[in-house]
Parts: sequence; structure tokens; C-alpha cells
Amino acid sequence: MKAGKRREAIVVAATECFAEKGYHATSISDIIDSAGIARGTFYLYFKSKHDIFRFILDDFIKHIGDQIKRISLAGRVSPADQMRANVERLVDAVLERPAPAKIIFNEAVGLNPEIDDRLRSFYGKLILMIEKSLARGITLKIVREVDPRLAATIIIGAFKEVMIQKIVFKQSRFSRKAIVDGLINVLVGGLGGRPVIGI
Amino acid sequence: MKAGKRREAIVVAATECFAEKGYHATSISDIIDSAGIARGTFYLYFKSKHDIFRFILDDFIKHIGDQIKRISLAGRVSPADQMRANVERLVDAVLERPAPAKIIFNEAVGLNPEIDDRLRSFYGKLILMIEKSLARGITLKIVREVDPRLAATIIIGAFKEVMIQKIVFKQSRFSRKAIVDGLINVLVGGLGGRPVIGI
Amino acid sequence: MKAGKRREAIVVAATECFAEKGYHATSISDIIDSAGIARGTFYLYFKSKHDIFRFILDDFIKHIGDQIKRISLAGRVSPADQMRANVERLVDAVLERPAPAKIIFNEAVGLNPEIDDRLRSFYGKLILMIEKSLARGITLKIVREVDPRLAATIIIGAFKEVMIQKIVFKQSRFSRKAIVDGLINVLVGGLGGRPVIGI
Amino acid sequence: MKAGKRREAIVVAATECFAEKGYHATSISDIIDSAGIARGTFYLYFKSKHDIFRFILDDFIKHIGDQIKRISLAGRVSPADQMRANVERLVDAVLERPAPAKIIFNEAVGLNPEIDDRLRSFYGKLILMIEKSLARGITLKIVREVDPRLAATIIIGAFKEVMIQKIVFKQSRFSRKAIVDGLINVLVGGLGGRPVIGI
DNA sequence: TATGAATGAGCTTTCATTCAT
DNA sequence: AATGAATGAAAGCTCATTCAT
Repeated sequence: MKAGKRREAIVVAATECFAEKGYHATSISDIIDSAGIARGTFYLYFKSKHDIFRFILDDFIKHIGDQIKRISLAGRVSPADQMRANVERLVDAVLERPAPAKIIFNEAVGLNPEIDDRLRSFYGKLILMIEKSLARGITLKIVREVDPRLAATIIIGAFKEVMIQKIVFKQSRFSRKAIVDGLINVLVGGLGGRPVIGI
Repeated sequence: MKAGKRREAIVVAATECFAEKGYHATSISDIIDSAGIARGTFYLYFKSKHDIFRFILDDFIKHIGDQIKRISLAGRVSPADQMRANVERLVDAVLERPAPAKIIFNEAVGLNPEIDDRLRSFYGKLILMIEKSLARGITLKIVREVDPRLAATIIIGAFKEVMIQKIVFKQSRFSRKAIVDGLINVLVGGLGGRPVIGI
Repeated sequence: MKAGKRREAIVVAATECFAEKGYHATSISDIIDSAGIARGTFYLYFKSKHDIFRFILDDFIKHIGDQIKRISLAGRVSPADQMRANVERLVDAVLERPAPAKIIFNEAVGLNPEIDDRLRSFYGKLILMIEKSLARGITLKIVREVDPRLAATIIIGAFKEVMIQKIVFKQSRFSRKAIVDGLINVLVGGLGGRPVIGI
Repeated sequence: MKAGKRREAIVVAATECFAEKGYHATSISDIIDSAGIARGTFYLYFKSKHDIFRFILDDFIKHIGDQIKRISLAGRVSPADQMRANVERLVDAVLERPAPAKIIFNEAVGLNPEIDDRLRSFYGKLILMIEKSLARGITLKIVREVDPRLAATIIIGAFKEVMIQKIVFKQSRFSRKAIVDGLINVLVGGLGGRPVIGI
């Protein structure tokens, strides 16, 4: 088998295992059984269990990051449409690769300082991006006056939880369109009726 | 030492350890060292590492659940104020016991099927409560027409993420008041300016 | 079993194994089988295979070092008799504990930098001791004019090899007395007849 | 590349590795990297790691053995000069090929029964040769009355240790001449002054 | 002759749990 | 109720060797 293919096969098998059982409960035996290779072969491609986990994480983090395009005020596409496109791409990225998404959303903290740092930095960057975007929106009066960091945190949290419900708990009611619409509707328009009184 | 006190001391020690290092990185040795007891003594009070983890989880879940009061339309307190009071109690409950909160928010899934189920059911119940509340609100026209389950999921996600940023990453900008105001502001009022154009 | 006794038993078993098969060929399984304990018990007393090996080494090195008494010119025992007593004590120390002696003489270099250093420093100190003793002897005209370091090296080598032949290859002809007499005879008196012509 | 040359190159690379890191710490990877060949190629020339080690050992043992010429009483060269020539050739043989010498002097016993036997037999033969030579010398009254086997052991030990100090620990004070003179001086003449009293 | 991906037995070490005291 | 020495299953990882190309 070609080396690239085999490596890919190991990654697929490992991703499946990690998604299903979590990092700790997944043993090298699980991965190699799932990939149909010998013990030593695994270590030909990855130098440790952490190594492959980190690889899967980094790979998916990069993929997710690539979906987010900076919103431009110059073009002929409205900022709202650009934002919707961002959300759509993100949702699609997660739905297309639910296994690594499951890993990244579930295996939060406590695995290992290095991986914790990676996740922390990933979410940190994401929040910062949104924070800046919101701050810009506030200046332009297209976003209400709120603490942009807090709002960014809320957005991330909302997105994460909705995706977890979808891919981990198989919440079938959440179709792609329902998710995108719901997230934008609630986060942009708010839950309050007219006039806002309470829940 | 009275049996109840000793048990309590073990729980406190274990909670501290789990919060600091996570479930897997915490060994029985860590717990008994921290509690100042002998190895065997631990097993007099809890039948396994999972057992005490589950206890801590259940205890905190119950505590959190107790904070949420059903919103009454009959009394003289407005629904909005009742909702705000709910949010305040929840934020306080987390801030007062950051250690178990850290555990519940971080050590999400993958530890063990039984614990996963517990968490799933906890969040499930929480979401259901909010979902029903929202559905009622929609009927009463004080909440906009949205998928109540999706909106409930968004609310939970937003709350979780904000609290994680606060207690895990020590985001000091998020004061109690800022958190409560921010959550209500964004989720009730939405981020959109007037008129809503986009971010 | 008392902790001290158990530790001692493990040391005895391990020493036996190391002496018989060498460091690398001895597995933890060999040691615990020989000691009649469980795998985990070994790690209760020593933190690694290296740890116990180092312990055995250090212990024996200390024991050997203790046998050598500085030769005094003041007392009523002649320097020659003091030297003979030193040699006797050394030979006895080795014969009484052939297993660790075997380890120290055979498992020379290449195990691990730390252990190499220990051995190097042990032999270094030994050679230095003898070197100084010889230098003193030369000043006092009771030792011939030779490079004291080279002579010390020769003495050590001779001693080591004789002991190896005795304990490793079971050269039964080398009795305690024969060894002591032989070493002193050859090294002090030389092999040359009268007059020295050659071999 | 010609087969003989390639084999030779592998031997050179392996000798270097073994000398530097010892048998166990040297992996097949080390050897093939150093020789610049592929994994499988190694096994075309040697059937195992032991095999090449044994080859290096045997080769050097033979080389060393070739340096020793039987001392003749008939010729016009004195026995003493013949002996000195033997020592000189031995020292030169070691100094010219320090790497295999390092291997043979350091990696004593415990690698593998077969290799142990080889070394044992090498030293055994060497000792026997010297033993016979000494016995003859004793009969001829040119060597003092000593146990010839013990004396031979002492000679070998002295030689080994001096060479180890020279090539392993780089004892620069030991020049070729110093080594030869020192060994002969001490072993033939003894360390004792005139009259012999002690150290 | 040459390659290097693949193999798998076997290693050291960890740690939740037990149980005799 | 309390102790802590003892247990042993199971983990991650290494590396000499094989074999299809």
C-alpha cells in the first residue's frame, strides 16, 4: 500500500475511535485493530498516541479556521449575507466531518497541557476574530452596544452546543438550514418579542 | 472523626483534584494525599474512582437544577424579572462552586458511558425546561417565533461557554453583573442594531 | 512481611538475576518471579529497573571502598602487612558477595550514561587512591620508580581479572590464599628471575 | 558497489556504532544509517545483529592473536626482547583499531551465551599461551616460581585495564612507549624497592 | 542485489482496587 | 473504622527481523 494512503487510513481509523470512545478510552490496540495494521506499523506513521491525536486536532482546527472569511464592507455582498455564508460554511464543515468535530467539541481540557493549549488557543483565536468583527459592527452601528468579547463568547458557545446536540446526540430536528437560520435568528434578532418583556 | 465529616472531606479533596487536573490525570493517590487519609479508607466511603466522580457530578447537577424556578405569570413579579433572577442564581451557583462547575463543563464526554448518560440527561432536562418555557413564551407572544429546542440549546451553550471562560480561563472582565447583563441582553435583545443589517 | 525484609529480598533476587544474565537480559519478570512477588510490588520498592541496578551497584561500591584502609607508617604494623590486609579484605569482600561483584566487573560500560559515570568514578577513585599510595612509597624508597598512575592501573586490572576468573569462570585453582599471595608476589616482586632476562 | 566492499563498509559502520554506544544501545537503524544502506540490505550480508557483532569480535580476536609470536630460545634475539616485541605489537594492534578494541574490552559478558563463550575462549587461549610461556620460563629459571596461570591472568588483566584507560577514558599520559615500558617494568621487575618491604 | 514498509513478540511501567492486619 | 502493602491487568512503545516488490 502507498504510504500516504496507509497514513490516511490510520488517521481515519483513529478519528473514528477517538470520536466514539474519547481519547483515554481509545487504546492503540483499538486503533490498529480498526485500521487492520500491526502494532509497529502505527508507530511508523505516528510517534505516539498523542501525536496522532494532535494531528487530527490540528488538521480539523485548520479546516474550521479556513471556513471563516473576513467580512468586507466594500463588495456588493451585504455584511449580513457574508456572515450567513460564514455560518453556513462552518456548519457544513462540521457536518461533513462529524468525527473530528466530536473530538474537538467533547475532549475539552485535561488531556495534556500541550493539547489543552492548542484548544485554548484555537477558541481564543476564534473568539478574538468574532470579537473584532463585532467591535467593528458596533462602530458602524450595525451591531448593538454590547461587550464584544462576551458576545463573541456567547456566539461560540451557542454554535458549539448546537453542533454537539446535532452530531453527538443526533438531534435530527436540527437540519442544516434549521441550524443556520436558528443561530442567526436568535443571535442577531434576539429572543424577545415586540416589545421585549421576558421569556 | 465523624463518618459524615470524613466523607465530606474526601469529596472536597477529590473535587479539588478533578477540577485542577481532570478525571484521568487525577489518581487515587492524589485524592488520598489531598484528603490526608489512607488508601483503604477511601474505599470505605466510595466504591471506586468513578463512584466519587459520579457523586460530585450528581450533587452539583442537583444544586444547579435547584436554582431554576418555574416562571409564574400569576404573581406580581414580571416574567422578565423572574428570568433574570434565574440567570443570577445560576451564575452565582457556578461562581460559588467553581471546582465542580469546572468538572461538569470540561470533563464532558468520553469518560464512561454511565457518566456520559448522566450529563446527557442533565443537559437534556435543562434544555427541555427552557424549551418549554420558550414555547410558553411564544404562545404568549413575549418570545419571538423560533424553534424552541434550538433556542434552548443556544441558551445553554452560551451560558456554558461564558462560564467556562470565566472559571477555567479566568476571564476577569466577566464580572457577575457583566455576565448576567450580557447574556440577557444578547439573547433577549439580539445583536442586531436597528434596523438589523448584519454584523 | 516487613517492608525492609521485602526490599532486601527483591535486592537479593535482582542481584542474582543481573549476575546470571546481565542487565539487559534480565527482565522485570525475571526479578519478580525470582522474588516471588507481583509486578506492582517491585515498583513499590524501586522506581525502575535502573533504580535497583544503581542501588546494587552503589551498595557494593561502598562495601568495596570500605575495605581499603589507608596505610599508616606510624603504627607497629609494617606497611607490607597493612597492604596485605587490604588485599585480603578486598578479596574476601568479593568472594563473599560474588553476585554483585560479577555485575560490577562484567557489566562495564554502555548501559546508561549515569551508571557509566558511577563506575568510571569508582574506578577513578580507586586508581587515584593506589596512585597516591604508590607515589608516597616511591618517595620513601619502598616502591621502585615507576609512573604511579600506570602502576595503579595495572594493579586494578590485575585484581579485576583475577577476580573475574575466580567468580565468573569459577577458576577453582584460585583459592583465597593463592589469589592474595599471587597478586602480592607478582606485583611486588615481579616476574623476573635473578637476574631478569625475559619470560 | 562490489559485494565485498559493501560488506566491509557495513562492518566499519557497525564497529563504530558498537564502540561508541555499546551493543544494546546500537540499533540496526544506527548501523544502516551510518552505512548508508537500506534495512533489508543489512540482512543480505549478516543474518542478525549478533552475527555482525560476532564477526567483528572474531576478526579482532584473530588479529590480536596474530600479534603474539612464540618466544624462541634458539635465535639470536633474547627472550626479553622477543617478549617486548610481543607487547609492542599487541599495544600497536589495539591503538591502531581502538573501536573494536573498545568493544572487546568493554562489552564483556551477558550479551548472549554464544558470544560470552567466544570471549571466554579468547581470553582462555590467551591466558593459556602466556601460562605455558611462563611455565617454560620458570623451568629455565628466568621466571620466578609463581602459579603460572595466576600470573598469566594478572598479565592479561593489567594489559586490558591499561588499554581501557587509554582508549576508553583517553588517558593521554599513557603513550605507546609509556605503556610498553610500564607494563614490562612493573610485571617483570615488580613494584618493590630494594629490599622489598611493601607499598 | 537492493529496498523499506510491515510485523509482532516482548519490554517497562502505571494505577485502581483488594485484603490481611 | 482505618491502614497501606500487595496485586495484576492492561497500557504505550521498541526494534530485530521478514518479505513483497
